[in-house]
Amino acid sequence: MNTLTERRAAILSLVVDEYIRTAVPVSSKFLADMSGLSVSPATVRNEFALLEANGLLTHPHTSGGRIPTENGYRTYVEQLMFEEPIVEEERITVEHQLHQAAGSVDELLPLVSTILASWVGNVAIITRRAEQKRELLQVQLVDISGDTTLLVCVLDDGTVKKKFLTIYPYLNQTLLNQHANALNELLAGLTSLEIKSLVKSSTDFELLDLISVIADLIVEENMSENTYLDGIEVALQQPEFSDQESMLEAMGYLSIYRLERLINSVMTDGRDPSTRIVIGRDDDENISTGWSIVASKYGPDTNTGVIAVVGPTRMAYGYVLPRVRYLAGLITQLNRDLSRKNILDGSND
Amino acid sequence: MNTLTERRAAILSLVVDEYIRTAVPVSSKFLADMSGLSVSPATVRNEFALLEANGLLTHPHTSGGRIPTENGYRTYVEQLMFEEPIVEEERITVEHQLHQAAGSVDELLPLVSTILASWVGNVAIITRRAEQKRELLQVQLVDISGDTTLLVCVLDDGTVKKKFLTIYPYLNQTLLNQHANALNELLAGLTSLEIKSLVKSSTDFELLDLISVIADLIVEENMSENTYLDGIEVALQQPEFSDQESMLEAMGYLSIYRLERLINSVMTDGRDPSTRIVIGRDDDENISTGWSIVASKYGPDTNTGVIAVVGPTRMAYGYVLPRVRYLAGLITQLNRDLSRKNILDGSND
DNA sequence: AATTAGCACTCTCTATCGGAGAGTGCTAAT
DNA sequence: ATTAGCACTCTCCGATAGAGAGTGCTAATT
Repeated sequence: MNTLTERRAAILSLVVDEYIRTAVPVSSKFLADMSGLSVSPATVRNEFALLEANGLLTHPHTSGGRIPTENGYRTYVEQLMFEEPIVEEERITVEHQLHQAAGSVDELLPLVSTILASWVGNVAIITRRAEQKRELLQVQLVDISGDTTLLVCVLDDGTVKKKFLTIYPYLNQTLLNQHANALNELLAGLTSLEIKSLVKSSTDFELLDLISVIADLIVEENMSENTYLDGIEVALQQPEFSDQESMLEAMGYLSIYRLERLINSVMTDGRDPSTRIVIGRDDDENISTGWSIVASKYGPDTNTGVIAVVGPTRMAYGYVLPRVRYLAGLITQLNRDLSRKNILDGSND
Repeated sequence: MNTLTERRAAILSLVVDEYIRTAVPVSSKFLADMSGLSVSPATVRNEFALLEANGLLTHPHTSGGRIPTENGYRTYVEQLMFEEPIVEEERITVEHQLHQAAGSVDELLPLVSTILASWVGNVAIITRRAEQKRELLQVQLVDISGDTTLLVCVLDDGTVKKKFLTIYPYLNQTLLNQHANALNELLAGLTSLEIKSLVKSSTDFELLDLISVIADLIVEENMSENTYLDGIEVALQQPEFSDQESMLEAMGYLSIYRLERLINSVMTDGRDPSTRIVIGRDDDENISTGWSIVASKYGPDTNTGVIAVVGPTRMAYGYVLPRVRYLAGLITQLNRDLSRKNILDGSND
């Protein structure tokens, strides 16, 4: 219908920028005065009317300024947005924080989610797809009390899994150690699948039950173990949530379970960009009106997942997107470093 | 000064009950009309004045009704409160929910915290045994990659703690095992304090640094592992938190880290009741004005901790207390059962 | 001596009003 | 195509007023 002329696009962009910044509807006078458009408020109003006819702007009250519609945000993000570059200082701060605790993915991801949340002032969430390939490094059996034994498995990415067992007849710690040693001889370096086929192929091991338990334990998925969420408190400070009702609703919406599913579905829906922005109620996705997601996949293949920011549609996309993308890359790189060390295992520096 | 006559006590009790129920200041007319006191509002007002002189009641505005002071709540709890009995139906519901997922303490405690929170409509928190007392059962050193070694410590309550280390020069798994064996000889059965004093008293151990790291690791606070919190959302629905500011403040106050310390300190402060109620700013405790705690210890000895409800001083103490106490007992009992009949749930049967 | 009726007083709550200010939409002039 | 001008709408804010609730005090009653 009406094309988006250059000036009209500039006006839309300015409205979005300003509304994101202040959360206050933007008036024609403000744009005419403050921006480099050098046109009168009346001209801006004419453009407003056209943008509104195209469904990109709206106004809450007759005499209030304009705010973007969800489609306005989408157009802005796709065509107009300026991506705020990450300055050297930010980069240094982040990498400094990260190098403190870059022992394993377990420690890395929660830290990154915290960093991202406080960086962008919104909820940050990181999901993680457990590897099928993980190898068992070491098994341990510990006598906790007379009839409870703890099985501990250390995997090659540094993950530790445990499970309480009751073993009859009672085995003291010395015997448990012997069994553990035997198990280590047999299983060290194997994946869950390999262990399972071992169980199937032969029936003459003494500790067959236990070996089977170990195979299951290695691949056991513990949801909250693999998803990291942070920043709810800072996100709720947004003026969008200034009354109790909307705040409680937001808290319900920000449940880690729901978001985890949401994020994963957004990033595995046929299209395959490494980065996506989903704004407001999107018919293709289960996103609620008023909420947006900026998400990016990270890698490499061996250890993938999604890092995302969730917040109100009035989100500083141009600020958030590069930072999400940057952290996704950083995770990928650190993961790669970690797994390279594993490959070079034995040959130290 | 003025003694608490029977009628005066009854009036205090009624005010507290009613204010807890409705969150609205209670008027003299209401008490005269609705309760079985059979006195006139004027008489009630006279009693109000005396209760106020004694510091048990106050009124926010000249022409508002009365509300209890913190001391009023304390008197109520200590002397006047009616403990709402748990009806059979509640008991059945709870025990039904619990028997579903009573695999181990790890699974039991989060479930109980969720049940308690939704039962009383406030934040529920469960902590596990004060860490100072825990004994180290076994140490393990695992070679993860060329320059990363994983230290794993198993404690006597089944907790597993881990830490990534970088050890120079490189030690292969065989050497690591030797070291781990030596460490186990030396440290098994000791608490963190004992290990620390060991470090201080002698300087001739080979692995002194490592031993020190272990001592720290044992007492390292890792909240999400040992503390279970639930019900923030339901607690924030209270009218006390009807504006954004007080809500955010409450969220900050309800940080799991702070509450964990608070709960533990409340229950280990010399006095030694199994159950305590702390109301509002208590000079002996670090509790904030406006907040209360109903806490109870659970057991048995081998696996102790505290279960508590945290909420605004306007809390239904008579309802909460028996339920906290009941769940504490239930945990104790289930712990006892668990340590008795754990089943090796391998895939055989 | 304890209780109560009566009454003036205080304070909150709500609704209403009016004016200032901001912003718009439309029309006519440039 | 742009803009000046202007009437109109709507919000925001403060002032005002009245209703309602509850109190404190005094004097009367039991």
